[in-house]
Amino acid sequence: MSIDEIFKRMLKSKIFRNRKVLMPDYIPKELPHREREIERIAITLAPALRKDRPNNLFIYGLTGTGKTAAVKYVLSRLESKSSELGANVKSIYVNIRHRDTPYRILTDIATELNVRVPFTGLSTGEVFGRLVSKLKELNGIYIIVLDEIDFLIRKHGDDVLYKLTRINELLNRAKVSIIGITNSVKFVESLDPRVRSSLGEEEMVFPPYNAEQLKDILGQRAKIAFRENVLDTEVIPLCAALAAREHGDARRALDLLRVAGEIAERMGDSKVRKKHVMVAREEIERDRVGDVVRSLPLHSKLVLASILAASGGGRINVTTGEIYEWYKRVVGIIGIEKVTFRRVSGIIGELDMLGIIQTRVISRGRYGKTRMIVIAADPKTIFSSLEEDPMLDPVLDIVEQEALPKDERRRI
DNA sequence: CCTCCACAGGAAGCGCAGGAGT
DNA sequence: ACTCCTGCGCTTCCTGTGGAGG
Repeated sequence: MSIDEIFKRMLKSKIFRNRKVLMPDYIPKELPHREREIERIAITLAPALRKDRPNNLFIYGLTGTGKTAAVKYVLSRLESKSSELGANVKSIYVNIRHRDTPYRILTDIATELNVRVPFTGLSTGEVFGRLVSKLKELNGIYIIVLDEIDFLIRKHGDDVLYKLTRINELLNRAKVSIIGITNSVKFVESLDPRVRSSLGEEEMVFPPYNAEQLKDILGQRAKIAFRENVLDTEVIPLCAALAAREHGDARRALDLLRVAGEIAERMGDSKVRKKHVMVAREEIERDRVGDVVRSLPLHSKLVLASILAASGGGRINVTTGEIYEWYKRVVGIIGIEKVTFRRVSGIIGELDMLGIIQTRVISRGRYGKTRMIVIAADPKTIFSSLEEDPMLDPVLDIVEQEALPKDERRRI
């Protein structure tokens, strides 16, 4: 197929009418099953229209429960209403997962306010100072949304949050409200009580969607996204059911539907069918694992290779100690300095958080306390992603021997 | 009931790279 | 050219702990 043909095919898609509405950053005109939450956010933020500072708001809920969408939705309505009324309300949205240092967050906020700051070189205090002096000149209500704040707290503590929640004391006319969004409920406990109480002037919980609700969401978007009658009847229920199993994640459900459509299109099929969804599921997972593994630093890759070897390709559980033994051997083969046990333990923790492996702390009594480690992603995908790093060449042969003995084809 | 293993995981801090400001 | 800043991957040192075996 020539490039021109590919482009031509894409332009007159047989499947999609408007693929954009299935993208994760699309904010639909209506958010089914979030009416109550939207109402509460609106009630909380409404005082901004009277030029009063809205209470800070703290929102919890698992990924894909519509937190971000609901907040953005209310904010865009609020902003258009306020410009209608001549009130000065501005919102600033920062996603902390991608900008996870105090410095970057502050520069992002500053940039939104047209304060020019270099992306490195200054102290965080200096950036904060510039931010404050800019805000001092300004008038109006500023609503700062900090999405996925748990990423910040985990690595850098709540210092910035504390400063931000107290920023109003330094201002005269402008007023700042903060909306914090987090996926993990547990993290709230680790907050400084002062931050917690000021950030949580209002609190809300977004419950996960169930399969029925996911079906509604998918149905609503599918009407716009797909051409008529291209979806097999089972497709939406299947996407909904698969995502409901993974804690009711609407983003997951939409991804599945979109990728299934893309696959159907790629295969030249005129309809999206069940089998496309199943392929989509594997493809999404493979991409995710591949991206994560590829971007790992060298020693993390080596530890991962060691886990692969020690566990026989994920068939048996292994302990941190066993992995370290393997790791030392692997490092010896390539002839580089080894890192400490403590570091390897840390790396194992990081791999766990990334969902590549799963760990569980257990006690074997007399024989000590340790972590039991299982590979959580597809070992073959991990292996082939590791293969892309030429540094690992000398060790992967041995890893492969351990990981895939005798019968070559292995599926979970 | 107590011990003691094999680690977990917190705290502090170090050396380096990358970038500003002067 | 020099100083100062941050993030990162890492080391060092540390205290804490569930439960099998004595």
